[in-house]
Amino acid sequence: MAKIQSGKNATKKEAIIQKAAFLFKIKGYSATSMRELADALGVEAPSLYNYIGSKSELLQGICSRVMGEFTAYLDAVENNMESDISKIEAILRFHIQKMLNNFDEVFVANHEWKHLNEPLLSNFLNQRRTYEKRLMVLIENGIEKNELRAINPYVAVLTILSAVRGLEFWYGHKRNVTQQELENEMVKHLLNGIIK
Amino acid sequence: MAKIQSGKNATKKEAIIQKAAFLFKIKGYSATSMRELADALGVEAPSLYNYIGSKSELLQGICSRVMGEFTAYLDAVENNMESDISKIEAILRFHIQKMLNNFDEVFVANHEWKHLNEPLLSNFLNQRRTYEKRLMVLIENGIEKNELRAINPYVAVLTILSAVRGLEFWYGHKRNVTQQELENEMVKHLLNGIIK
DNA sequence: TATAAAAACTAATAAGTGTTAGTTTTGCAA
DNA sequence: TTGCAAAACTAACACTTATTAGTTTTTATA
Repeated sequence: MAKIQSGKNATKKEAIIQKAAFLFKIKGYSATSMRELADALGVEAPSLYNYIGSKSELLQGICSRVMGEFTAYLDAVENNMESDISKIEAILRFHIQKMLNNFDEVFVANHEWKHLNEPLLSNFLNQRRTYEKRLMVLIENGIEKNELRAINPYVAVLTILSAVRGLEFWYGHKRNVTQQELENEMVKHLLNGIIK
Repeated sequence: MAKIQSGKNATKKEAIIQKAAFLFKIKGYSATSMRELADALGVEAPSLYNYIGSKSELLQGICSRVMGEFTAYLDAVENNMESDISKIEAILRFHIQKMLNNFDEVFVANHEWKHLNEPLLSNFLNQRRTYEKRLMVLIENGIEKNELRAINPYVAVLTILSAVRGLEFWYGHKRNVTQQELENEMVKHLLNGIIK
């Protein structure tokens, strides 16, 4: 009957992943059925299996891609920027932008990772912990160089990452603030809190 | 066979709610079955229905209780404290403490509210929006009285609430920071970012 | 136009879902 | 010890779940 429309997406598999991210965001992974996903794509559920291996593979794809993008950016920043403060600011801005421009996928990676199967679950958590540690090192260096207040690096990383994650609330009821304003305000609030 | 142990909880219904909050936190609402919940209480699933009306009633109970506690505290603070900054600090500390002392329930209210049925879903979201607005008023007043920087009140509220919510990560791998230290550090980071 | 592959379909399976009905067991009060 | 209510049980229902097998339709190429 209907055909899966890939639209601007390169492949049909990609179209399925995008729609899955959208539904997982709204209903959650467990509460989203393959029939619903197929329905949203104008197709019967078994047809999906011509493109994907399983439901959990969809979640895996989303989570590992998001994680990969953040890690890649951190690699780039660590190698190509000078001061620690500017590194932290760049990463903070990247997080905000990712959150607002790839909302569905980032949201799913943030909220639904617990439904990953082992060993991918452990893998995901390990990568996240490693990422946090690398951010902590940046904060520690900033303190050593006397550019930052003598704060607890872990608490600072936690506070910053969590505040960014909270943008999911903003995303819903876009207020009288532009994305650019929001980004600047947030950077100010979070950096003023730690810069000396 | 086994009897539902109410333990330190007043009623058996309360014991069921507590265990439900624990499981909903770990597995999510949709992925938690009544059979699993019963199992965790050492009982068969149908026995639960001697105490509760339905699975969704459990979620409702958790969400509305948490919401009620936060609202009640805000009422008290608004009526009994002087400066806006001290009001904001008190609320911030209350959030942190609630998060750490009633972790399961707060976590569930934060994450699983989307599975509430109408009209309770709308109700919950309305209450949350109202709560946010009341916090924004505190920030606005602080700015007017020249105690706070000229920030966007909505962004500030968003940043603060989200940062607190992020304590769910801390809760897992308790580091070499005491709860009191954490609270103080976080208050410092978030208030220094906005105080003039 | 014939052919082969891609991509959709229908039907079915085995397992799991919340919940109800009806029954048995338990524990306390008379 | 009897009687009664509270609280557990077993069995079952009506649905939904992800997924597979097998078949038909569509599409593009030769």
